[in-house]
Amino acid sequence: MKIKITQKIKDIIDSLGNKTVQTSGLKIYAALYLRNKRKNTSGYFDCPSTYLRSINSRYSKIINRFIEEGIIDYLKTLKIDPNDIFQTIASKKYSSDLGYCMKYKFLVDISSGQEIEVDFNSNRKKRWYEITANSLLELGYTPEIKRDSFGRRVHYPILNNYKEELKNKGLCVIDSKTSQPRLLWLMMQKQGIIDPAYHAIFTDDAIDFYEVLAQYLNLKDRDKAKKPFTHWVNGKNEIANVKIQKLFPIATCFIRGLKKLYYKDSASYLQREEAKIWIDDLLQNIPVDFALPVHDSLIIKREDLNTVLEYCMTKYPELRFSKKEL
DNA sequence: GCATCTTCGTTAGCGGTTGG
DNA sequence: CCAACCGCTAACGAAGATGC
Repeated sequence: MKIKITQKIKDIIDSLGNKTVQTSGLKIYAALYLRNKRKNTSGYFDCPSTYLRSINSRYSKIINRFIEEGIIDYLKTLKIDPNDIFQTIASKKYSSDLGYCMKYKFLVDISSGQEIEVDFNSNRKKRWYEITANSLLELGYTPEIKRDSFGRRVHYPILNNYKEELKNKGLCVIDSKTSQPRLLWLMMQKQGIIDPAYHAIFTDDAIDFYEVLAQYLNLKDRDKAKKPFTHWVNGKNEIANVKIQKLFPIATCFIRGLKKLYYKDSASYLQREEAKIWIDDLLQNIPVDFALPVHDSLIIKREDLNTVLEYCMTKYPELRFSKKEL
């Protein structure tokens, strides 16, 4: 990401601490710089703490320094001083209840200065990465591992043909049955939204979602029902899914709400939820040393099968896992 | 003289908690 | 929902030690 930085701000960042802290400082400045493009007429721009925190968990020290140095300021609201009711004090203006976050404003001109490139990605190696890399190496593949920004999924060269590549190597797959449809159901459950037909499928473990959908849509087999589902959830074309909409009217409304809420990111929402479970939790904390992630499943060694299956089931009792040999 | 390894103090990131 | 703080620990960076 290209940004501009004045010498004064660069000096402040350089004085924050060692090289690590300086890099973090630059990232936080870059985040503010980019947010500034959305400023209102008074110069204030929204900047939620969760966003800054996701960039650097110790952002507050950096922000405070910028404030001390007179680079930025935050939007204030006046309140009655509890110690002296005739006085007012300024406090940060944000409200979780009313749904508005912190607003900051630049007090100095940031339109000029040196143009630099800031990389928001941290190159900190996480355990999920190490396990994937080591597992690939053990199998004799180069660990070219990437994570996409759309659904935060993990990619590596043999991902698309692992079924052929890893055949008869003593490996197993643990996967989540009807992962995305189930996640959608769980999300609705959480918010207390019940679509009778949709709900009935997931409250009975004997019923398979794709099986039901395939029958209803007169499709050959359950695999053929996966496309209509993703179209229904992610697609823009409403007409193509009229039949599903009729079958699950309340769920359809819920999805429409999601699309409105997350704009163009709605399509990636379920993928991200999946990645959170499979990569950032299950793989990150897996009790074995060998594992490869495949979106909504994990490839593991046959001898680890029971350990990992037990681990997944205790961690996510609300999901349904299945196993098969490669 | 340069590259790599090891050591050690520091930091990031997480979860928990409090408070607005 | 958001801010701030605390404690914990794996992971990191800096710098010294070692190898070639």
